[in-house]
Amino acid sequence: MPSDTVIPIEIDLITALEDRGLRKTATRSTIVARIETANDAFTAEQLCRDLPGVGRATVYRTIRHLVDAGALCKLPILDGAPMYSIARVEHHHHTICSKCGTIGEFRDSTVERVMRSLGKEIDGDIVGHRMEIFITCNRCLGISKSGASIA
Amino acid sequence: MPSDTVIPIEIDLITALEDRGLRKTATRSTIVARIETANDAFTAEQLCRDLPGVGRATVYRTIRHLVDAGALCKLPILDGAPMYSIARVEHHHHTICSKCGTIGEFRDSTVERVMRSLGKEIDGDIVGHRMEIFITCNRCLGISKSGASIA
DNA sequence: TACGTTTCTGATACTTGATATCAATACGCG
DNA sequence: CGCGTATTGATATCAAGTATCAGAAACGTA
Repeated sequence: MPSDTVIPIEIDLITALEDRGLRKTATRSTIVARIETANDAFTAEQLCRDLPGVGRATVYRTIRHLVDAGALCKLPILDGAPMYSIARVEHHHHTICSKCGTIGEFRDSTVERVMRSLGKEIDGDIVGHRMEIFITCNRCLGISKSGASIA
Repeated sequence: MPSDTVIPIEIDLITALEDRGLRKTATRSTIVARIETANDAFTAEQLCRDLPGVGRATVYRTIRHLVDAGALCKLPILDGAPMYSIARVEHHHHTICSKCGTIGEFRDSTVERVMRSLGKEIDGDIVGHRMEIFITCNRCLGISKSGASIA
């Protein structure tokens, strides 16, 4: 039942930038449009490839701005270049398929509760946390265990 | 009471390499000695700097071998180059001071229990997990709140 | 111990991700 | 419209990490 708990809080990325005193430009709109239509996490290099008219420097700068604004979240990475996705939910964690690298999201209040109880054992003030669950996703399971319930 | 739960299982790193069919060489002994005397996590570049007689390629290769052998663990990173530390304990997580970047270790069975209960919500088979707690460490707290209980 | 095969080493060149520079351009307020 | 400031992007540069490959070292064997 609690499977579709991801609440898509649509953040207007351009607004997020403007709120930080940054100008609304054609280039930024292009980048942001590309990001907003992405369902999945992406790397900076992917954006560069998809937006050949836009300079690398600008892509990297814009991503940094969006992360600083809290509109993008820098995802855990298995290896290689960091990935980003729109920060749609208040606080969540990520699943990473160790076969195909696909990144998913989940939320669970238990994790947050554990964090609070952990406070006493930790040698300092907790300011945040991050959890990554490595999985073999259903699709990859379907591929290896040939004959499962995936198209 | 459960503060000193870190059990230092001394792993002989050279043995770990030999078990994988790799030769015992002077260079590897040098690298391993440096790693074994390190109390803290380190980066590949740090090793290169500390061992000027050893080639970069060899340092990087040896680290990879040790990680593959399970003798080193690749740590979560805040930003920049990945860090490594000796895999002393069976399973643990890391604290990262967001001021000074110092990495610490902790274990807590609650986290493992949560993982198990999380299984049903996750869209695949869980094969592992990783948790990072971002803190302001006591030392940094002592520096900012001048007059605290740290030397 | 000497030998030969195999592995290892490290200087170098290269790849890739990301940042710095800076002249030309675009924004947006008055 | 026109000006000051922010933005852009080609390019150079930086940094982490890998590929290459000739020479050196390990180690089983005799």
